Amino acid sequence: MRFRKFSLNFNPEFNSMQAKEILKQHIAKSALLTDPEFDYFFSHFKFQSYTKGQTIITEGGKVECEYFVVEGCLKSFYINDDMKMFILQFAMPTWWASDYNALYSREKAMISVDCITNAEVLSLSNADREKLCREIHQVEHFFRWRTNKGYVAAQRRLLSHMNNDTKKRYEELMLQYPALYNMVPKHLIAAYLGVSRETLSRLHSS
Amino acid sequence: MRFRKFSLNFNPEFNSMQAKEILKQHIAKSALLTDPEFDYFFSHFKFQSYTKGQTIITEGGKVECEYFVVEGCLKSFYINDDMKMFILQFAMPTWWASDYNALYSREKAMISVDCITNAEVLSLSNADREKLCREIHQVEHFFRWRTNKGYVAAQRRLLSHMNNDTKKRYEELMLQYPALYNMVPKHLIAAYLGVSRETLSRLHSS
DNA sequence: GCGCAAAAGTGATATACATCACACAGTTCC
DNA sequence: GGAACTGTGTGATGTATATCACTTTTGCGC
Repeated sequence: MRFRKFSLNFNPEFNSMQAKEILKQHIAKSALLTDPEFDYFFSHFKFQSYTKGQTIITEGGKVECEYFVVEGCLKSFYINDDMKMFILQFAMPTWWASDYNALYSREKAMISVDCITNAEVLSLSNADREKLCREIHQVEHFFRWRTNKGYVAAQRRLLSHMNNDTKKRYEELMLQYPALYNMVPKHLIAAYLGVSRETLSRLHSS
Repeated sequence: MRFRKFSLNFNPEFNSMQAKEILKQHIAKSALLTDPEFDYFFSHFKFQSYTKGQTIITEGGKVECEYFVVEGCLKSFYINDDMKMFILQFAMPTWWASDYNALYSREKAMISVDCITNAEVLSLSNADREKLCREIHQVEHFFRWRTNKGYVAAQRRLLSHMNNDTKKRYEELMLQYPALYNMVPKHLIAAYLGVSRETLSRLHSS
C-alpha cells in the first residue's frame, strides 16, 4: 500500500460555523465575551480557504491582516540574501500568524507566510483589530495575553538556540509538536531549527 | 589620567518625581491617559534604588513585579546546567524587565535579573498591573503595545541569530546600543551574543 | 602606591556544523 | 508506466566557534 506521507489532513466539510466555534473556544480561554459581543467580534473576520503552496503574505508587499488558523498548517519565514530560508513559526490550528512588525508599523513585509498544507483561516485586518480593541475592553485584554504568550515563547526559543545544540532543539520541537514529523518535509524542520537539511538528516543516524 | 571605564553613570539627585516624569513621557508614546488617570496609575509603582551587583529577581524564587528602568542598566539572564550565562536583555532607561513567564503564570523564576550599574527603577506588581488593566482601558492598551514591541524584537533577534555570524550580530548590537560598549564588560556582551568571551575578543583583531 | 581580583587577549587543539557532490527514494503528472 | 521533480541520505572537506591553558591589562580596596 502506498503511504501518503504528506497527507493533506484536510476536511472539506469545514465551514465558517465550525471555524466560529473554534475561535470562540480559543478566545474563551483568556477573555470573557458575551455571546452578542463575540458575534460582533466574529463579524469582522473573513473565512478563507487556501490550497497547499499558496502564499498569504509576500515579502516586500503590504500586510493588512493577521490570520487565525482553523485547519491545516502555515509557515511564516524569512529568506536571506543567499536565498536561504528561516522559519519563524509553524502555525497550526488555533495559532495566529502574520508579519507583526509590518502589520503594526505599516511597513513592508520582511516575512512571508504560506501554506504547507491546504488550510482554512480566519483573517482579521489591522484596522478592525484596533477598532475592536477600542470598542471592547476584553478584546484588548485577549490580544495582550496572546501577544504575551508569543513573547515568552520567542524568548524561550532564543534561549534554546543559544544554549542547546541541534539535536536537543530537534528533540524539543518534536516533543512540543509531534504532529509536525509526518506533516512537514524535513528541510522545513531544518529551516525552523536554523541548520542545514544535511545536518538534520545526520541526527537520525547518530 | 585614569579612565573610569565602567563609569557608574549615576545621578544621586534622581528622585521619584523625575522618575514619574520619565514614565509619563514613556506611556504617552502609545496611550492617552488624563493627568488624574496617570497619577492614579503611578501611585501603584514603587520607586527603588539598587546598587551595582544587586539581584532583583533570583532564579527559582517567586516573581511578584516587573521593573521599569529609570536610570542605570539591568540585565536579565539565564544560567544553564554548566553554569554558563546567557543574557536575554540589557535593560536601559525606559525599558522594562522581569521574568514574564514566571510573572504571568505564577511559576518559579527561570530567569534572573540583576544590576550591571547602580540603578533606579519603578516596580509594579503583577496584581496591580492586572488591576490597572481592568480599571483603565488605555493602560491595557499600553501594555498590549509594549508587549507587541518586545515580541517583534525577540523574533528579530532570533532571526539574526540564525542568519548572521557573531561579527555581524556584534555590529548590530553596537549600532543599536553604542552606550553598551563602555558601560558593560565584554564577557557580558558575549553572553548576550551567545558566544564565548574568547571569540568576541578575537573579533577585534580580525 | 601595592596587591589582589576581575577582565581581556592569545595560542593550540577539538568539534559541530556548513557546504558541495552525488546517489537514490517517493511523489506527481502525463 | 515512465519522466520530472521534490525530498532524503551520506561521504569528503572546509570553517567558525568552543574549550583549555596561559599571559597581560585594568580596576579597585586597602
